Amino acid sequence: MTPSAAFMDTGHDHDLCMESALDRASALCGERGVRLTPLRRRVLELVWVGHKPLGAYEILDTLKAERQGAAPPTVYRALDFLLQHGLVHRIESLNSFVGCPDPLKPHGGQFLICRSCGLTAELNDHRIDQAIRNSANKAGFTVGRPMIEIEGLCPHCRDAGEGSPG
Amino acid sequence: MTPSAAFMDTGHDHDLCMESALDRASALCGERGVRLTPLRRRVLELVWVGHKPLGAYEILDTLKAERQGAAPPTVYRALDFLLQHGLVHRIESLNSFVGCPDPLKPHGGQFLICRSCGLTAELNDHRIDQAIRNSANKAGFTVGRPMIEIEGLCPHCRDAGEGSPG
DNA sequence: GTTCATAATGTTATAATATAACATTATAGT
DNA sequence: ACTATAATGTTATATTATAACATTATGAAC
Repeated sequence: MTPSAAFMDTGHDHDLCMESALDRASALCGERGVRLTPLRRRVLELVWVGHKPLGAYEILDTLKAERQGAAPPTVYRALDFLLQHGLVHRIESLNSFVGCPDPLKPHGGQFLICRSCGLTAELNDHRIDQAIRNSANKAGFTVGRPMIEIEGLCPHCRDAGEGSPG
Repeated sequence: MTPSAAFMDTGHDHDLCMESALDRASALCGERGVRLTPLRRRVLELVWVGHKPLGAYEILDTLKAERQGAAPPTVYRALDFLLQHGLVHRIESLNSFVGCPDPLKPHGGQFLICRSCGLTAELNDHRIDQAIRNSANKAGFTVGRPMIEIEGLCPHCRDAGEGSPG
């Protein structure tokens, strides 16, 4: 799987996808000398259960069934760690979290978010980034983290005619 | 003031800026046959007090001093109306609201947000939009509203050396 | 392997943001 | 004035996130 493989059609082996994400996380933490504890690893796993952003309290619900006394700080602290190391992204428009397929270099995210099924794909298009930097620089603005969240319809939902259900 | 006049330096007449925003709002509502009630107008005014996004509860605090019994729904309903008509934007990364200088045609926002002073400018760069659409289309994704929130440093704070205070 | 400093997690409480549900009042059209 | 609808008032609560302090686990030094 390439990081930019958006909206995988047939043949997306998600078990493999998730396993490799966890392996990458483990390696990255090893290199950085930080600890991917069982709790952090489990939270990362839960985030990677799908390519659909998960809310902190959804994660918490699952954790509660597994550890006695799991509480909001349990999950928020794990998420903070994962965010810091680029292992997950926060989707601001959904107050939710999604796994990052390419945690090595820090980047603001470029996300395609399906309004119908919730499936979310991360882009990393240098030309979008470039267009943003050009425009920002013209305004004298120094770009830190560009955050791009594009609401719309994924190919499957579009083909299924999921215009604006209701 | 042009809509894309980001980070106005000297000579930004904000009273005029705000007044003209309110006039545009009034005209727009008139054309659309919807009512810019005193409450809605007041909330819009408060949002336009500065070019810095305002939280709903900040607005509420001010309203409370002016109307007895102002409560969260008071401000959220006014904001919903203003959002629907493109008169304000929601800044997702700040859970805050900012006036839209160009409410006529609906658009996802492109925002430059200064991490130091909070000043926020709206872009409307067609090339950013185009780059996004190109990239999204390649993934088979139908773009709805692109949301772009760029955290960084405005010219003033950059020149004042506000790197990462602390 | 004990001691110590630090990191991680547990635990309780609460802050900040947002909406639901129903009552009342204002407005526009008749 | 009457009525339908829109807008606002009011109370309660849901959702998301953090503060503050206690406890436990881990790794480094000895």
